[in-house]
Amino acid sequence: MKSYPVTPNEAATLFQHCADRLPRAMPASTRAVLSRLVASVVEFGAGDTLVHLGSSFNALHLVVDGAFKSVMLGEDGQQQVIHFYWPSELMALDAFSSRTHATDLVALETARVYEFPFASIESEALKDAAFFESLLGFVSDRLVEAEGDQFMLGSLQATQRLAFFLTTTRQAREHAHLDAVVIDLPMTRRDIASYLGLTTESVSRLLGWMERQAMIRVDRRRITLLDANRVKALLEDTPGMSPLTNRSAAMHG
Amino acid sequence: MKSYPVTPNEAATLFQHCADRLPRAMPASTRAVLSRLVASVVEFGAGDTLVHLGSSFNALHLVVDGAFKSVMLGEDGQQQVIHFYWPSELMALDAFSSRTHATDLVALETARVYEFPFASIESEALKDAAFFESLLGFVSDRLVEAEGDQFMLGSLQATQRLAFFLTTTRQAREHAHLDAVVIDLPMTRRDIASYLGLTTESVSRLLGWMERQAMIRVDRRRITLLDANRVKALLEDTPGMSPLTNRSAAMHG
DNA sequence: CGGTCGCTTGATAATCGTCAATTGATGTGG
DNA sequence: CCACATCAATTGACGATTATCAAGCGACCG
Repeated sequence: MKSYPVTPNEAATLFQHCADRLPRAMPASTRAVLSRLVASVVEFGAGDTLVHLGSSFNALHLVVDGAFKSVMLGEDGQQQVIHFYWPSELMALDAFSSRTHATDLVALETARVYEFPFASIESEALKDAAFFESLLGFVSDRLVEAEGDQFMLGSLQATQRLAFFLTTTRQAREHAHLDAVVIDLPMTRRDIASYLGLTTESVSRLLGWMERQAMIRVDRRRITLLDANRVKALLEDTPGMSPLTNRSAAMHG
Repeated sequence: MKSYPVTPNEAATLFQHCADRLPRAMPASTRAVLSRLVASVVEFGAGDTLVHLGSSFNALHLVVDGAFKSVMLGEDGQQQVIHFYWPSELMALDAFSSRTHATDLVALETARVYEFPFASIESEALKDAAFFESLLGFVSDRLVEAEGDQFMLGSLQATQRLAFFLTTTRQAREHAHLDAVVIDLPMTRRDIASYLGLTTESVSRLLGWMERQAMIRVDRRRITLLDANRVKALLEDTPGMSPLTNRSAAMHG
């Protein structure tokens, strides 16, 4: 992990680049304001970790390239993947909190982020009402996402959970202007399983089943969405017999 | 559901009462500032709903008396309880979000809330840095809670989930200055089960098991925490054989 | 007093996890 | 450059956890 402070000569191009990467949901003028607050650029190798105990973070992080996972560590050594971050998403929105908690941010592949110190963020927000509203909106958006994950974990079956993952991943990649059909996943099956509250074996079997249904193609970490609508439709279906039940291939007629 | 705008003559006492109810985490001066933004008092009967489609909410809601649940509705008619709100908690922190989503707030019993219009909240936050930080902190705190729920749903077994519920409920009631030993639950088993991603039957059996372990006493909706430490300890344990497995009573010696 | 609803308890079954073995990819040291 | 180790992923057989189905009981309400 290497951190580079922003130098005066690169500032102009960097700000422009940053403004382009900020979420579209933000008005252009506000993106311009935020861009000028970039204090440093940080580069990560796969597996590099940004630890985040209590509120030791002191900056927001915009993903520019690559992807991250946030991981919560249980008392017992259990790990739970909470969220995957794609380019143009902001990380550490939960670090405004005063209460202690433990989530790490781990780069899933070579990655680069821009850092915005909380101090400049806050002083700017006090001056600029539109910026302030955007900021509040981002934290609130992230909360809505987390509540959506709660719904997924509490109410959906394994098949639907994987459909949820594929669908939200597709959307995230669209927002990031990445290919939303041919998806080279940056995370392992284990990461996906942890996020979905399943095991790697279940994820593997469900991917195989979806491939047999001709909804997707699976080639190691490359997933091709052959019929994204049918994948999404799995979410609304009343689930029939679980694809994890063996006897699927036993029938022939 | 009845809504009363704040009238000039009651204002003084109401502001004081409100300041007392705001979370301790907030500095006293900030609580005083926020108190003056109360625009109305709303009273709910059990089952009354505050619907919350898209960002149609236009106010934060402080629970003064009673309790609420927030419920997310799936495409399919599925319901998932996302969170329980106790007195001195703020509701609708996710309504700053621009994106559409569907969570309802439902009163679990007779309840009363104070309303703070977003407009006054935001204009005040722009003037007062401490207030601004508190506000951001609340949304962020709520996000940390939601991530904790994700951990619970994704990584914990049924017994541990119920222990989690009892433990966090105890803490919430302490913050609300309610009895943290003898707990009269305002929600049904079905609500608890939905929140924990289980069925009512499982919740019922697990409560019975904990009672047989002399950790709690159960009398309909009244739960007495006989040994809160042992309940909490369930969270750190490597779970042995599930209490939901029948043959527990078969042993004697 | 009858009906509904919340809760409990038991018997059975489905989903998904565990255990185990195999393959292929990646990386390392000789 | 190849043997070797390691790890990710897949697949199969089996089993545990928890859901489902069913019945009964008590509380509350009209």
